[in-house]
Amino acid sequence: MSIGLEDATDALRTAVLDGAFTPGSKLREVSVSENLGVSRTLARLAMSALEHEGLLERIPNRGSRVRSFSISQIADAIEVRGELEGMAVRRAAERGLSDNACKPLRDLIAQSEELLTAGVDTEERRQAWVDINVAFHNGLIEASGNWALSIAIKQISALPLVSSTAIIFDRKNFDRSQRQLRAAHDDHIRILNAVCDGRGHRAEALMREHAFMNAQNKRTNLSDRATLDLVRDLPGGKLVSAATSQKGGAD
Amino acid sequence: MSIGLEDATDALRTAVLDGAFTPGSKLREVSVSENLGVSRTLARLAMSALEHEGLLERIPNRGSRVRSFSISQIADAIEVRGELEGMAVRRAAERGLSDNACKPLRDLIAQSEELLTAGVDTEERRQAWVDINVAFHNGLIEASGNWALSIAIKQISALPLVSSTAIIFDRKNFDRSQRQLRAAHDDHIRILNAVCDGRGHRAEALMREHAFMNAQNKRTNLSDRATLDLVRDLPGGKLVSAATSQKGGAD
DNA sequence: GGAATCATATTTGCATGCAAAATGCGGAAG
DNA sequence: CTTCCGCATTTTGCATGCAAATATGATTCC
Repeated sequence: MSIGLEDATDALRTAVLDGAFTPGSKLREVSVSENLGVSRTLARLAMSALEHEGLLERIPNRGSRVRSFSISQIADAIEVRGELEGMAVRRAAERGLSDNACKPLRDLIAQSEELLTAGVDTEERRQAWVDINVAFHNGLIEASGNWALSIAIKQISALPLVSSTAIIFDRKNFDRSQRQLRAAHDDHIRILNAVCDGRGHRAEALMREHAFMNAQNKRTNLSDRATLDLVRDLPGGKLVSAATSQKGGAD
Repeated sequence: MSIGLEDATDALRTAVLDGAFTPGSKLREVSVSENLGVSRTLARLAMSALEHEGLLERIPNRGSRVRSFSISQIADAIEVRGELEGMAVRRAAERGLSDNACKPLRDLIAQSEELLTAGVDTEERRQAWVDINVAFHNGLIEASGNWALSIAIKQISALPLVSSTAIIFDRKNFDRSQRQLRAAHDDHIRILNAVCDGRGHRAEALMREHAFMNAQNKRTNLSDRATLDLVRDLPGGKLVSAATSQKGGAD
């Protein structure tokens, strides 16, 4: 059972996003290929893919290295995401969503409501929350009916911490986390209502604010960085052991 | 003098954008490598790059083929570009541009004014117009000071006909073309004034309208498609002769 | 003692080779 | 005459190999 390009790319991306490499460290293709268990060609292709996604930067004749992002760059990117998602809900509201189209989104709201009252305090529930969050945002984006918009959002969301689903759960500040989740949930309710009522401008403004608060929360939670763990879209077991060969390691 | 990955990618991109392949046609890596004069590995890397740019689509185990875009997809993408560039000028105005920062943009306006009064009727002048247009838009984007924004705009503008600089000059409708150029130029003037006056909302609205008209003009000009030629950011001589080996050929 | 230089060792960049999957064609069966 | 199956060819996907470019380290010259 050999792994293909997709798997190699996913594994490398997961490793990079999980901080297996210290930002700025060079990625030698031999060590990458060994840690992934593939040939150098495949490792190079995977690195090339991540380079296009913006996670790695390539230095001519010097290979590629892990790109590091400043807080302000991340904030910039989240603001752009907010603008784009705001456009998406505006367009969705302007198109007019049928009741049939609104139904599944309302169901997602109900599901997260349940989760929230029960308390998002286990790994399963956190994962469920993330999944619902992804589905809700994607549903709204699809509802815009604008193909290029979903592409652009996908691109910008590939950057670390930018995705709306790159939610930070802080175990040491459980109450604060729950408050943030609750606030985000309330945002979702209002956004969906605005969209289904055809109120594009209101939906857009709410979505921008939603993204703004998302950025703010991340900034806050990142300030006591040592005590939290990052949960991302696709955690799971296909973590590569590249970290052992490099110095870094996740915090 | 062997060519590297960058050159190969540029050549292939130019070929694709110039319509050397009929939309939907498969790109066999052997023929690409032969036409580019490089190895299959390099051809594959170039194809991979263009795939990430959205110009090619990859079919699992079937290689990649030229992606075809519908008019509405292009229009969607241009609208997204307008939204992003609108955000850029809004941000630029909100930050407040110094007179020093406004000066080079005003100079570009003056240059295009000159060109316009002289008449954009030669290849050199058309190229000059395109260059000035590029510089103006890029200048505004840079002025926003938002890193992620320029990335997102660059990405979306890589799609065919989406870039603000993918200007269509129609020789058979010279007067119409000139009117369009004049209108775009007037837009630029008003946008820059709004930005330099710190009127973010006005600048944003103007930029969105600018993009909207750009899309509209492209649609109009494309309707009598047989009689026009497309001028792009980087024409010039590094056109690859891949068209001969494939069926298509530019129209 | 410090700096420049040259030789060595890595590392990248690209080309070629080989195996697996897919396509197309031909023939046989219904 | 149509349809289905199997073989040959084509094409992709991946691994390995070789040459150029760059970092490294020792040596010599100032």
